[in-house]
Amino acid sequence: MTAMSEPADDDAPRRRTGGRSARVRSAVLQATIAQLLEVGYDRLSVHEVAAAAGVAPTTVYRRWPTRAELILAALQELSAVAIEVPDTGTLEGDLRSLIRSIAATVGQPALRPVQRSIAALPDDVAGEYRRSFWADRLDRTSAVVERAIARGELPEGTEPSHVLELLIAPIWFRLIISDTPLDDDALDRWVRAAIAAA
Amino acid sequence: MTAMSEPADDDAPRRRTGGRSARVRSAVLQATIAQLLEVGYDRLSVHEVAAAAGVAPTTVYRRWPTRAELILAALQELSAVAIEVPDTGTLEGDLRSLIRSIAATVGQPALRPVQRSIAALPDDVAGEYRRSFWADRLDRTSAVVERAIARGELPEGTEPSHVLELLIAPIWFRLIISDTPLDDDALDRWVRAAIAAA
DNA sequence: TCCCTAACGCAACATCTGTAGCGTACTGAC
DNA sequence: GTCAGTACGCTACAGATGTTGCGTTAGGGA
Repeated sequence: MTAMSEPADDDAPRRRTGGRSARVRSAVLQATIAQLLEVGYDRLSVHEVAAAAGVAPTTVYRRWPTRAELILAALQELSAVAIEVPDTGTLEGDLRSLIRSIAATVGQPALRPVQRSIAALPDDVAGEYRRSFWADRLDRTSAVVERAIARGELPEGTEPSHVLELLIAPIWFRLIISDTPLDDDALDRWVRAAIAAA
Repeated sequence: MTAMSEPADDDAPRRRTGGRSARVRSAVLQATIAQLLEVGYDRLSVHEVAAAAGVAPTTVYRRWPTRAELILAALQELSAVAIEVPDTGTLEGDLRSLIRSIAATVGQPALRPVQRSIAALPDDVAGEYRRSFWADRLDRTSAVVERAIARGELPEGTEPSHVLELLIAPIWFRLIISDTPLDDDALDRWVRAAIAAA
């Protein structure tokens, strides 16, 4: 997290981000995701990832010194997908639509190993990423709550992130912590709970 | 998860659970916890655990073939602690007391590596444990909600586990998923939310 | 106390993981 | 096109991880 994009040192090496390097990076991260999906965090082998990417193991180790850093990079790549914010005209409609689309994508059992990997990464490696990712996610969906406030469905001064956090938390609790399947009744209940809380 | 404690086979080996075996088991699991707290999931070395426990590495491998199984066993040992259920006379008082004591114990930063380990364990190893653990946890604290129903604070037919799940989920979301610190304002908000939802 | 054998220790080994040095290829600026 | 130097491939290797076989210790029933 360096604040400046241009280092102060004038003898700084000129990094190469295009061409071969870009192809290597892409291939390795893609192979990492594939391995994660297949065998999970602790059975992931850097050598096998390198082989699958058609790259020498040493190359992988040089760019991502630890497995945690490699996995983090792969996950960052994967989580860069956009999220669409619904606009149904009512808060309940919006939240219901939102939670269902989240549950549909994130609830897929095949993704569980990947999600567990994010949770497993130590704080000093992934802490900053997790915080900024969720701050961004909650911020991007805050429009739903802000429109509800404008419509008078929610009192002035309601904090959007609080509402959305309450909506989303139970999903992840079930997926990662309590290892319990999601059901539509629960989703609706959490929508009503988030509204009632605000 | 064999249903019977006594195998049907009459030539079944008579397991030895006491004496030396018990000491070895205890020492190894204790050393595992210590390692988990110190270096976390993926840097945990079975050889070092064995050394710390004063035991041969092969002994550890024989009893717990994979690191995941070893860690699971250690966590089961650790999570066997009892939870005290408050009784303040009001639902809000009870939930506030409950969430504060949970946050105080589980919120300690030093425990984060251990918690991440639970989350990291693959479903086929720890799934059954996680489900039964949380079913039990929610069941043990359900008295709080049942008393509130009896007092007329909550409508008849309210499902205790739903209320408690909603209360607890945000804690774990912050600790494991969004990596955000807990604050007292948030705890109070979640108490009110859980009540409002029911 | 005796005896059977489960559970452990030890040594030797096969495999996997990560590092270091050096030569080569490709990038990107001129 | 030219060229400096970054990023990669390759080989060799050090160390960690996990397995196998066999001898030894000690638990627990008789």
